[in-house]
Amino acid sequence: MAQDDYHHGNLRQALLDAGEKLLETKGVEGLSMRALARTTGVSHAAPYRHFADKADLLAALAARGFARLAETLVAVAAAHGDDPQREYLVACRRYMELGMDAPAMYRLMFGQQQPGVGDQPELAQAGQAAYEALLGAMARGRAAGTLGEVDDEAKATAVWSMVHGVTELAISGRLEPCAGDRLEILALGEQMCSLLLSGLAAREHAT
Amino acid sequence: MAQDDYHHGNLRQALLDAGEKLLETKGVEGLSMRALARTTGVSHAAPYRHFADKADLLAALAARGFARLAETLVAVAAAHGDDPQREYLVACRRYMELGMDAPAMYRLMFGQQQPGVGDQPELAQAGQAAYEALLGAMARGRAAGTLGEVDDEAKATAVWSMVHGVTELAISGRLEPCAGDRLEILALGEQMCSLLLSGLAAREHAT
DNA sequence: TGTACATCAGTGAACGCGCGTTCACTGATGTAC
DNA sequence: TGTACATCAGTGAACGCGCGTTCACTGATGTAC
Repeated sequence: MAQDDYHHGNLRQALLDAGEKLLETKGVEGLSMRALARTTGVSHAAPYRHFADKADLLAALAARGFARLAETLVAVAAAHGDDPQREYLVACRRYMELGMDAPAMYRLMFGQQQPGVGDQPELAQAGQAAYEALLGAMARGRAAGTLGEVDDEAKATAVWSMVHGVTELAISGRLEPCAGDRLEILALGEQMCSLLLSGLAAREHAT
Repeated sequence: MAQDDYHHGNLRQALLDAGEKLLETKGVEGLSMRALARTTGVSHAAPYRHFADKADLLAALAARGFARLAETLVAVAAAHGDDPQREYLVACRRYMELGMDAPAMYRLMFGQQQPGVGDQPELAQAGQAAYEALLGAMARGRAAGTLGEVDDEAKATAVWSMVHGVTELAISGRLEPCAGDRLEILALGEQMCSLLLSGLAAREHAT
């Protein structure tokens, strides 16, 4: 990367790092170009050397989030690919942890409209990678007979919906009536995903 | 309500109406106290007669959203309470429709931290009403034997997670690869909820 | 029924603020000869 | 190896803007006598 080792020495990465931190400490509303420059110790015009505008910066941040998600899912597959049911449950857990550890980032990733083909190619690609990791897990589950016969795309959508919904509810504190601390919430989430697994395994589902 | 029929004749309601409209046309970022006053045809200080500050206004809007959700679920229960499986599927559909028809409102409702006990009592109460409507449906399902033996709270959480997740994904356009138009998305969502139903009905779920 | 008064919803000017973005600059780095 | 030059990352002043909120006011409404 040609623009990496200039004056500051990697300002682009430093800005993204600071951006993530700012996101979690101050929320999205607190993440301004000026605050970002301030916490990075750089003039407020400097970020414009690396990002066209604020939307571009936010997209780059979200892309980082998706890349991390994809990495996580791939790592789980590598560790438990031989046991699809276990892979499924561990992946659900990791997914929830990722969201709960960085809720503002998680919301940034899913809060915007999915990017179209032309704009934000980096973001679109990172999101696609995460989705493909998920699809892979579904295919392995089908091959092993753990995940029933519904087609992979539908299974992926169902699983994603469930784990996404649980994560969002956890983030907004709406699971607290049922589960107090982080561990309990994760266990509850796993139970939810497990309930869905029963549905996926069962052949005779309604409609 | 004493403050309803003053000079303007119901400015509070008019502001909330305009707020909902503004929310959907301009997004949350576009919903400012000043824009709100402007579109309502009133001076920018007038809203402060009816809402302490912006947070108060947003809470009142979200409360409206939850009230509408609760109403919807209650109406579905009234129409299909005798057939819990049908009630379940119709409720899921109505829930998704509500979110997809007013995505910015939906995000406002679930985007904030769940309000604590003291602050925003109106909002907390409206949210509680919606949740109780959901719990009621679960209890009827258990009574009828359609919804298995998992305890009602866990079932409610699972169902809520699924339908919430599907709705969020639909709103952000992430279901489009699988389902093009609104009707297809709703059908897909119903299929997801139905898959979960199989899991709830099955006794032998993992973990 | 008529007048005096209190209430209070809505006005408009004013406050201070932080924001996104531009632009002419400066100074460190790397390259050509 | 030494000098001249081009590149371009980062600076700092400046722009215009819309925002949330306050405050002294005004004028319509409703009430007491």
